[in-house]
Amino acid sequence: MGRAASPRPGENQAPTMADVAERAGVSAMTVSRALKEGSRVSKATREKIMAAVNELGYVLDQSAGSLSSRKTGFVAAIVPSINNSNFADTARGITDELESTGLQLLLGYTDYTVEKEERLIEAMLRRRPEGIILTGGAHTDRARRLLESAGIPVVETWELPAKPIDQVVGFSNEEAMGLLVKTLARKGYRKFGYIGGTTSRDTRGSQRREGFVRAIEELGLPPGRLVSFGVPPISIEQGGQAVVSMLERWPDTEAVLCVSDLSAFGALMECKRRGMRVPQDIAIAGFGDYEVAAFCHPGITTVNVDCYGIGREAARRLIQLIRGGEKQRGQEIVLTSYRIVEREST
Amino acid sequence: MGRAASPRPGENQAPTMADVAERAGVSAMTVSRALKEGSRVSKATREKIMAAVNELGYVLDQSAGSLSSRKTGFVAAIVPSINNSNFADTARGITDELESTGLQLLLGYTDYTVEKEERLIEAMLRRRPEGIILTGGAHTDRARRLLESAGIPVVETWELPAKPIDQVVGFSNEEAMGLLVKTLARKGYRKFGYIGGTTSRDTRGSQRREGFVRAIEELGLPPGRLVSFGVPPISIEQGGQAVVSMLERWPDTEAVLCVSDLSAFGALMECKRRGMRVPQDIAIAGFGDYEVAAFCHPGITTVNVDCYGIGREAARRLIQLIRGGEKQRGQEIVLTSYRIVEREST
DNA sequence: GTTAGATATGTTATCGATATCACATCGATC
DNA sequence: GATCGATGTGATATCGATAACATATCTAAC
Repeated sequence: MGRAASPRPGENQAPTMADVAERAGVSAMTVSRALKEGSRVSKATREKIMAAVNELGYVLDQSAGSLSSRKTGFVAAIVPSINNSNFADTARGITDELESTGLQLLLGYTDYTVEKEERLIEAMLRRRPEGIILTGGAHTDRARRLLESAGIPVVETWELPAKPIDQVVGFSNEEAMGLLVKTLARKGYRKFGYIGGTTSRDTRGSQRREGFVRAIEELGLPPGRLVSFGVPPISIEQGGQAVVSMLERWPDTEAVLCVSDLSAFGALMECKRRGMRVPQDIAIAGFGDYEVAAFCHPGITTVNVDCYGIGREAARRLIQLIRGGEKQRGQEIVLTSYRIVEREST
Repeated sequence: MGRAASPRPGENQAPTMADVAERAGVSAMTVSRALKEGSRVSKATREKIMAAVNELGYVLDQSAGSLSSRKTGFVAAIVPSINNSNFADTARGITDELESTGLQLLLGYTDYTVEKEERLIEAMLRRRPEGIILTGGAHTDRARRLLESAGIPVVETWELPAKPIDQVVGFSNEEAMGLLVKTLARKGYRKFGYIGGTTSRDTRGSQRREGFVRAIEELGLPPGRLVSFGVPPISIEQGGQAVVSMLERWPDTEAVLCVSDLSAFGALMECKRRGMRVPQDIAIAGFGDYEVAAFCHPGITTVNVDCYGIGREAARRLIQLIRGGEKQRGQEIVLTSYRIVEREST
């Protein structure tokens, strides 16, 4: 419209491939090929085209291209929050793995709710991503349906969903927390407390709590003391408040395990503020092996999870499936590693 | 193609708007209107269409739509790293502000290099975002040219660039660090040290260092002791190593200011590990007011920056300019607030 | 010197939506 | 009851690229 009205097309509009083609004295198709790696265009032609591209300041329009080629070059990833270094690491793993492929990441945050996840999934599917990476296995029914009918590979991460949609790259949060309990029990601790958020929105948090309770039972220890505090994800500050309420109610607690290192760090700092000795008066452990846990004083015992590796592996599988086309293998589950890191806090 | 070969179109392919239209007994145009807010479609028609949409599991294809409407619904944002809670907060501010507008965020990381920024900018412009948010004012020449000829609003954040491209939402890192020096000088500290990264890749870091040096000069204090350690962004661990080298070289340093709270935290923990009293033996301050600075023990004096607000304000300006269309006002600079937060570490 | 096969380039027809204009219908107003 | 404006819907052209096929040119082999 604005273009048609103007006497000299392309005067004020952004240049198109046709403008470049005209300037270089070739067809649009040749320009398209010159701008795409791996297609054969003679050196002389390519140089003419590149010159025209630079003179006009042309930038390829991928939305037009992907409509035609039916490949958008997008991959979608949905994490609970990016303001959490564990998930930020996963996001970075995904980005790093995608970098060389030309695929671009669409990133979204759920704020730990499945409703927001559903909305995000729909918003992303409107962009026709070629694959999608999710965190966890809890989704609304509609979200599942949308994903199933999207016809693209799906990778669920960070958990082992009971009913996987497609691919899985994760670990058992329950087992990991159980291993932490057993490791500490071996050191002689018997009266355990657990600090986590108040709701089950954070499914990984719930799984860790279950793992805690189950391990205590299996070991035949006195029942674990559970403190729920704050809406997940719980902060450093809430970790501090939670440990206070734990100690008020059960002053003889010997070891407190926290749903994440952030709450553990909050608990640790609060104990120190109150003049308690860690681990002599109380032992504290976290989950996630955040940088802060390694370098605070005393260092916090925790469960190291390969956050970055989860992202990379999830993206790698997605790329394989996208590139592989028809010969997509069936559902597959990749277990990622975790390990207990013992530090001075226990 | 595959479609044309199949006898019943739309059998295995994802349904298109035409399929929905056929099923609902209306034209594609009416479907398009029904799926777009604020266009007038009769209630009865809309219901028929929505039913067809649900039965077919149809999801709008925005790449096709944006080609036609010449609006992609994308906004691009480029930050140095998302594994840094300050920038993650800014990213969240942007997302939150965009949420109600239907605009979607394309997020990228530069890893603190202008070369990667340039590549990212080009990759994002291929998606034809309607606006773009950058961190800082340092860009390659080509990046500047690309941005200028893109014809979209640009917001530079987190600094006050000497030569702004378009809009700015930020603050003077130099001034902020200067204010921190002055605040501590008023408390009686005279022998100051500064810990930062080794290169100028992190322009905000360099500006803070300059602010430090200049404030010391202005106050007529003994020359500041500068320790450069590690490639920016420097980590908690590197902060610890840096403070060691600071103390070896200048054992009488009274107050150490760090380029960020993470390095300050590392320095603090290292000092405590060595049995030093903070702030009696040495005072430590950081920059950024990360959560860890507030809740560690002792709390770290720092400069609070409105990271989240920077994101929100940048996005708000962008939205105004996008929506405003032609009546775009000229370049504007929005100063965001910062303030010294004094805690026990000084 | 002819021909097969590789290489380089052009032509045409889409991809799936929306802008735009045209048209039909309806109620209100005089 | 004729006219006008508001409202709802459809037909058509198009957004800017690329797939697929066609064609031209070149190289090497005999």
